Amino acid sequence: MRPSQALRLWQQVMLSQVRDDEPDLTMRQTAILFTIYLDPPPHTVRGLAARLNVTKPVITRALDTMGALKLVSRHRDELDKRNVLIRRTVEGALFVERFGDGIIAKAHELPI
Amino acid sequence: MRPSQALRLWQQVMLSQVRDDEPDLTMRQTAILFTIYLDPPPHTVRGLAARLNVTKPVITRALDTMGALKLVSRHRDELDKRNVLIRRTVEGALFVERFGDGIIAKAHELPI
DNA sequence: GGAAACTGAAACGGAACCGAAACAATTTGC
DNA sequence: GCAAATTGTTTCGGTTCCGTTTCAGTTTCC
Repeated sequence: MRPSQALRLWQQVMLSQVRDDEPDLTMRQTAILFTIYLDPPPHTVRGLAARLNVTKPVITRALDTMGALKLVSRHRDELDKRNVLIRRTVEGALFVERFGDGIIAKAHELPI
Repeated sequence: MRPSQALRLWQQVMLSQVRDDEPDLTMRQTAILFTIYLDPPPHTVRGLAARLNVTKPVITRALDTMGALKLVSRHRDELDKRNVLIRRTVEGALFVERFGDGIIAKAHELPI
């Protein structure tokens, strides 16, 4: 794949995200969501903040938003009750899966 | 490319965007920027709004923001002075080009 | 026990964004 | 010439996000 094709693919996926009437996730929210679903658990607020190089409140608020959308869920760590473990949800897994399928679909539509 | 690889690639590119300390573009701003640089000109506020299925003020505000970042520039259409023509800039072209190169670089780092 | 360290969340003020509506400037149609 | 239509911008009230700071709960280390 060449850069120009990659850019065209990126544009198409971005456009499909913007066009649909669901509220757009921010770049940070998307990065957090994908990290939760692609990197091996367990995921904590602190760990995500370090991975993304952002402050902890950024993670907390993004989890608030995505939790309301049922894309992730939070649970206290029973072994160390200071920790919050972020878990995947069925809805979130579906969202991410559809996103992946969307990328592939757009890739197939690309001009040569 | 399979969906899982596409998702991993998307995550890596998102992470690199979030990690660097430059201010993140929103999903909409990115879609607008890429459309300006990938679709053939001329580009107008109205045309971009229709292409992205958003209202005109969304375009105006995104152009304000990206104009301040020198990623795009605006000029009155001399033939029909109601129109504003959006033009590419050197900085914007570099930004988009680097973005494309970044995708390719991340793609090469992907696990098999 | 009790101080210190750590974790995630809440509070705060400021900035950016949103949709809808109102607006000024320009062109079109009669 | 002048009303109607078109274009991009601004304004309005409301929402969301931001970084910093502060806080409550928990664990660790003497």
